[in-house]
Amino acid sequence: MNELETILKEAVAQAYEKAFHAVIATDDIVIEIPKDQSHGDYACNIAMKSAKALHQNPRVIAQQLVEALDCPQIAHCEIAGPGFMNFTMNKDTMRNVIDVVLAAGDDYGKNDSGAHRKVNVEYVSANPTGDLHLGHARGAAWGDSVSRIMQASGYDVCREYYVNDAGNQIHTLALSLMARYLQEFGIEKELPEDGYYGKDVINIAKAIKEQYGDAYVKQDEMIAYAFFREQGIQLELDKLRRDLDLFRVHFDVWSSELSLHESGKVEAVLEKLHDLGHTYEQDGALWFRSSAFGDDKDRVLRKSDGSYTYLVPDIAYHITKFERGFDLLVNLWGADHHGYIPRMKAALQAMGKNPDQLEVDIIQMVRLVDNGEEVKMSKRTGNAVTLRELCEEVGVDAVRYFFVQRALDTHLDFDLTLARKQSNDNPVYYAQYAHARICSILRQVTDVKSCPSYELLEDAKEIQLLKYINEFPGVVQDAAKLRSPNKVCNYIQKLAAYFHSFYNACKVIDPTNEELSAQRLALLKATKITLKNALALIGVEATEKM
RNA sequence: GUCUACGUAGCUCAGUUGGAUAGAGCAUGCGCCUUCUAAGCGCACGGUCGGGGGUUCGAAUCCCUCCGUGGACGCCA
Repeated sequence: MNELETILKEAVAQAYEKAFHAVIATDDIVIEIPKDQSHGDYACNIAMKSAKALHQNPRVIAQQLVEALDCPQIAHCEIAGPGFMNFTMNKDTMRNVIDVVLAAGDDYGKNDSGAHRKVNVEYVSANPTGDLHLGHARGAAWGDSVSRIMQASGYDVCREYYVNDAGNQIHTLALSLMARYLQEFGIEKELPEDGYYGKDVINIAKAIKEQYGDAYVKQDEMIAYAFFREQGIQLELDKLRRDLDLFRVHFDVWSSELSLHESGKVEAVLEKLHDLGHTYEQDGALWFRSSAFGDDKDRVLRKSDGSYTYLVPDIAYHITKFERGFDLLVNLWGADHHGYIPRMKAALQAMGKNPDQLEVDIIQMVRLVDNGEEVKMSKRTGNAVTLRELCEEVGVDAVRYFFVQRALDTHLDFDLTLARKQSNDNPVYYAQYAHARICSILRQVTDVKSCPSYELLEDAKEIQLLKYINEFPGVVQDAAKLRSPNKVCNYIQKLAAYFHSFYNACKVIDPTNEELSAQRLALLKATKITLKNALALIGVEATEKM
């Protein structure tokens, strides 16, 4: 919501009270920009909404509201269609946005709708057993953008990565790494059946060979295993951090599963669930009565061989998040984990926490498409396309933009053929080009200042651009609330389109009209600031030259 | 089979507390550079919003049902 919409809402609310002697909440009043420009600058549908309650024809209600309306920013108001009120604003009011943007600069778009609520956003959290693939890339781009947007909206955001450094998969990693290491010395050694066949494990084996030579070829197997286990985690994590860094994704907290075991927090969960009477023994295993908390069946906590299922440390982990005092926990999970939500919430509730504080956003699958055909990725052959390769091939900006422009719940096809082209088919170039074009014009002048008046900005394209710049803070707020960075992408595309359209219609620097030039330059700078701030929210560079 | 998402133009997709004639990009066709970046702009073409029923002043949006697609249904993580 921007300033003008707030003003309009309040004006409508006052008119409503005056005309009908009834109070209406400003939150119930919807102000929107009509698709059709001939319907004015803003429209309100409150007359139709309240037709039932007031037992009157919507057009009659609208008429009474218009008569009661008292707002200096409104030039005039028309009643249209079934009962819409179409507002046309004073042009000077609309033009004010230029000075607002120039004064705010990098802060334009920021808002305090988050009210300093403490939010934990956990994303990626890929096991340190391989390279990041397309699904992780989508999660990384999305989670990072959501964090940026929420931060800009006044939330207190903590970005977190949960490292599964304790489960079976780490055992398998150690064995895989050991085998690759021995292979480096020409020793025939099979990887385990479900081993990790990726290039990354081979590279790590090489690095270990580089540093330690053949010291672990004839080493005692137990000692060697411990060594490869520890080194594997460390080197895999180092690589993950480097790749994410390249992708402009950074975390505030890296949580370790192993440390939860070592500190006794995992054990404590089991004890507490037992003490509360939410567990029972059956077939030699210990079960959690999760069906009592909305799950469709009960879950095993401790297997008959005495080891824990993944659920136990996961509960312990989420409890630590509660202990750290977050108001909201946001998790980004792959679609293959969506069935896991009810049992996690059940566990939190059983542990005495409010499960509604946990909100899980599901990332739909990404398919890799090349030459019109799906590329099947095989864990066995390790042929999956990695995040790093993707960034090197098409650039970080394009990859980030690609993953964030679509809603999270759509199945996404990543078209490699298209991405490889590195051409203007990619929407990110369209927005970056707009920014570069603006920079090119601004380079021709020494300084752009706020103007005493913007009355010469009268072209329809200028007004359209102005109006849309004015929308930005509302878009950011909306994107934060719905955790939908794609809304920002849509905004960027439209803002760029309005700019390009304006550019073609109006010559910015007009030597014959200094005053008009100054006003247009100010509009241009406001556009540049808005565009740059919007791109920053999704971690994309605002290019100065192309 | 059960659960859970999704289905909008030839293709990829916007469209959120239900609003006015359903929108972009790509592709196709036609225009626009002696003028600030043509990676651009303008115009045209393109639709049973998966099918059917319901709710109401009004439905792509909400409800039911059917069809199709993905995913999940483990003492794996």
